[in-house]
Amino acid sequence: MIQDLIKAQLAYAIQQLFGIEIKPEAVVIEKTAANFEGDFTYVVFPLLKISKKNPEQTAQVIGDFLLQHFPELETFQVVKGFLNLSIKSDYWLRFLQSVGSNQNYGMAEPNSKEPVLVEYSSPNTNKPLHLGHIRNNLLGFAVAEILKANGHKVFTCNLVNDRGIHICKSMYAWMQFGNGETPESSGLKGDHLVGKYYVIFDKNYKQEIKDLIEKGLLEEDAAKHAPSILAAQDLLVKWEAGDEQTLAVWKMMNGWVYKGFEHTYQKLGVQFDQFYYESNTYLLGKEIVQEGLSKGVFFTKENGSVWIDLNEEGLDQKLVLRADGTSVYITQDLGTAELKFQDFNCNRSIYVVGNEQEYHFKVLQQIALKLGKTYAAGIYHLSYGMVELPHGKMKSREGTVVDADDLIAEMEHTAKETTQALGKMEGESEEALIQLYHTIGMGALKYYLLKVDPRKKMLFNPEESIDFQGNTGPFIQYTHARIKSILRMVGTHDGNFQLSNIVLSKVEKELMVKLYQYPLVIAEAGKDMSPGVLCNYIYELAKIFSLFYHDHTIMKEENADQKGFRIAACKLTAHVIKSGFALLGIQVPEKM
RNA sequence: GGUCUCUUAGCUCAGCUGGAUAGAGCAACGGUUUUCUAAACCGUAGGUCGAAGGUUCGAGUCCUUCAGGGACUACCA
Repeated sequence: MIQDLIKAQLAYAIQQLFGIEIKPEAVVIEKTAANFEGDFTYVVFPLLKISKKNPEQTAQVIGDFLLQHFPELETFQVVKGFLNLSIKSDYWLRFLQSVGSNQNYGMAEPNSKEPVLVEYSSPNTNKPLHLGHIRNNLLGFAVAEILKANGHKVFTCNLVNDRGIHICKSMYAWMQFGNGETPESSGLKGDHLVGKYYVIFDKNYKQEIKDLIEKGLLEEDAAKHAPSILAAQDLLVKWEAGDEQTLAVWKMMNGWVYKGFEHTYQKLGVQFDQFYYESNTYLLGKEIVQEGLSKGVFFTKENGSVWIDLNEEGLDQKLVLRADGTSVYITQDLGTAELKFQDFNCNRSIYVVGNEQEYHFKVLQQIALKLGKTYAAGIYHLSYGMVELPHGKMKSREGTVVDADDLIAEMEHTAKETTQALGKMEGESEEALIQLYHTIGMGALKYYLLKVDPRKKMLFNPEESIDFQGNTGPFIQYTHARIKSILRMVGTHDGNFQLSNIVLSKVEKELMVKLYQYPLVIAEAGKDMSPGVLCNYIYELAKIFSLFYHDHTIMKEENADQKGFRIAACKLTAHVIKSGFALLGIQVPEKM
């Protein structure tokens, strides 16, 4: 890396000139701001006390010294306390040649780092997926891919929340009002059908509460005694008792949902190494509770409920087992954590879960630490912000959601309309076109959701459609398609060139520097677990390329070496776009 | 009440461990194509970075206080 060379040279210069030992790693350099001449900048202000000179003089002396000892340095400029260094064009050209046709450019050695388990998606089985789930799925998938690119062995899993009162609500409503309706008879996708009864339940339940309040009950009591909630609770008891009829309905309705989810997952392009079902894991946590009691980490209250005191850690007392001996959410998660560790033997486990669960995961980690679990320190909650609508949070029960399937269909439709309006794809097969609309529509959606910092909440306005122009997935896909178009015309030209015959323009040099940064960006995205970092980078790359494309001819360039260089630059740009987008789960078309 | 978090252009967002004149896109206005894909490129306009203090040679970035949004603080999952 050139950065390391520069740091070493700077450290050497400072030691020689001012007699102060500095470790090269401790030297801070940064990219030169766009409006100044140069590639890298060293800020000399911190050095003034030891240099005993003013900022300009200090920078000047260091620059002069570097020019004599650092062969890669072309020139330097001093602006106030900033030393701007320009690297020789040859360096960038040799870089381009050295990458050549390396298909793994930017990727770390596979499986060279510790294994990581990424849990994401984690849906409830009582309703279809919505925009919030899409963000979760895309984030989980992208983070897993980025970690792979950083050399980790990565496993992915999906913990399906398939039991509990919410499913019983859908089940009860279906049993009451469904008349045996099935996905086949209704033509509805399975998860949507079940979701429909979840909404029906809620409507009915609210009406019952209203009626009871009119009869003189307090709201709180009405909510507890409404017939439908009692019936749903009764179903849950039956389910836990293993009642055959209840289990049969449960299995049937969950089956519908899974089939629906499978379709949506396939559209989203996500997949998992392992599925876990809470109906299988919810009992496991109870063993951990016993373990915690025997180790004295947990304590029992008079009514028999089991708790942990986390006041010292700045948290409250937390329930881990109910008085009736049934498990709660945290109990299950403790069990699942143990099971995941047994299955994958991973000490690092990432949970892609919304930020509303931050407290929960703090508690989970603290309990695991107190129990002395080896995997405790590696529990990491990748907490992402909610997707909000202009009027606030999405609520499935109230029907104020942006449905995943609807949105995907809408994106594909917009892609189709836009493509047809531009009329560049005439003569393509119907099959290829459908694939293209999917690629572009999903490219727009995925990029839109992934470009913002995962930790921040984001706003989605259904009234405004997701753009296809500017800082968007389709713009980047389009850039790729344009490059491919050139490369098709270039034919077999291999992009070879001699260094000596080439003069790099400003844009060309910028393009080289940008391409050079790809491995660093992958490392940074991995460290921060932020696909947004990668999105920004690829956008900037596409933007620089577009300018380069606009300003320079490739086919008609007469200087053979210059032409060869440009072809090589095109090839590498196309490769980085494709490779980077693949990490985000976004495909790029050859033509569009 | 307590804990956490957010606030940057009309809108949606970048801004790396503090560094130079705070950047994109969309929307608005204007320009660029007989020449490699105009889903592009260029330009104009738009900001006292929520407010006030502080630390520093230097603060959108760090600290304190305040204001406003949001989340969590269930024997729901």
